[in-house]
Amino acid sequence: MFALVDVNSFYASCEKVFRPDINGKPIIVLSNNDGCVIARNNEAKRLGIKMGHPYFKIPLNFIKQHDIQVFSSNYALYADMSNRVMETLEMLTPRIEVYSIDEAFCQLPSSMNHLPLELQGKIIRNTIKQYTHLTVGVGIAPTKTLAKLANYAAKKWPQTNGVVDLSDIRRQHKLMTITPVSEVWGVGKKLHKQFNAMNIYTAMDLARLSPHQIRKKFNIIVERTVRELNGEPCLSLEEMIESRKQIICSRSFGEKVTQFNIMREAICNYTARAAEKLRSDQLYCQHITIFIKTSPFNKVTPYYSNYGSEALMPTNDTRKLLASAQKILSKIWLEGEQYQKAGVILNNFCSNKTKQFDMFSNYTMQLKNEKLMKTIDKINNSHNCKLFFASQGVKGQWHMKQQFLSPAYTTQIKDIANVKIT
DNA sequence: TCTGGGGTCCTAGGACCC
DNA sequence: TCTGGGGTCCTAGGACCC
Repeated sequence: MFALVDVNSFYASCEKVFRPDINGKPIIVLSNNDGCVIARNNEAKRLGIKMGHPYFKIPLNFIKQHDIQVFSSNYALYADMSNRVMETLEMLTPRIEVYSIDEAFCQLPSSMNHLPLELQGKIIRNTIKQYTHLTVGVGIAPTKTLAKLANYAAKKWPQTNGVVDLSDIRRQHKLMTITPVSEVWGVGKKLHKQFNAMNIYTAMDLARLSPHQIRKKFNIIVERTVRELNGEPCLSLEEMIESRKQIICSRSFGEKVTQFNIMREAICNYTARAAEKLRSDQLYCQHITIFIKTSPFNKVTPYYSNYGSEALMPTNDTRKLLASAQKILSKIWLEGEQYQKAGVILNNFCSNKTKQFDMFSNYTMQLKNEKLMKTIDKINNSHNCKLFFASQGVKGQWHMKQQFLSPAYTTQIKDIANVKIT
């Protein structure tokens, strides 16, 4: 059996943990650059605020009238709260796969074998509530796809008290019959449309199809989904954290960028950040891509988007990546555009063990360079003063908007909440 | 005025190998 | 007249996820 544990309205709930004064009020969390709504608590959902809705389209008087609490996303806080949830799960269950920032697949412990599955779910739910003040939903089923469905049911129907045991095949069928196919894990916008055209409306309709025919018409992913809905496990618990395959660092700008020098600073900052991530994972990359784009929503000027990439000798040296990034940028830059977003992608990774050295460069020099990067990282990780490269600039005119940022309650000493005892 | 960021997997097509 | 077969690796693009 798989148990899928997922925190309810994760970002919005994290904000609430340290703000008991906003209990019962609608809460929304905005994406980077305060662009879209990416999390809402139930009170905000009830007001009809949709996921992904642009923040500027919500009238100010509507926000005031309902006393909506607005937050910029605070990833330092969410990442730390996520760790607390995962640590609690690790303590409770023998095997866990951290699937995203707010959810994990778990194997239920044999020590709880004698208890009904639903009760096991309740124990997990109550313990996490006690340890982190966050409320989770628990879905239990023989496959991951069904566990996801059970979790959906646990959230959708309050009378389940946040735990659904879907081990029984009749219950599986009953739930699938009343669940829209678009709620199935792996069914996105495009598939939903195609399914509807084939008269597939519920999860049950999808489950009834033959996997072979589905494979022919779609692909192996959809085939697996169909098999999993029928209780045949195709996806296993992946406990090992695989090393990642790409690093993306990109941002929308607070204000449109029109000058090459400002764009160059932004790109250099993203590149430096990506290089830091690369080194912290002890990886080397052999490919770099830079992209820039104007706003796709601007109806007046035509949309411009371009990218360029370059193959590299394996490297994680910020200076080499900065040089490539700037070279590519000057090739794809088009003067006169109002740029809204830019980013850097690193991929084609290899490890220190399989890395190919550059035949034409000096080996001892390379070792020296590695040492230099290590030293820079060490200083930046342990001191308040930051070392950075000149090309990153100092003005930061390209910075994103974060108007409603909450304190880093759990990761900054200066931000720790004060408690008054009266 | 204003519309997120960071990932994975699969497939097709091209270059290349023997 | 007639021009193979079986692979791998890489990249780009499209779908999906949270």
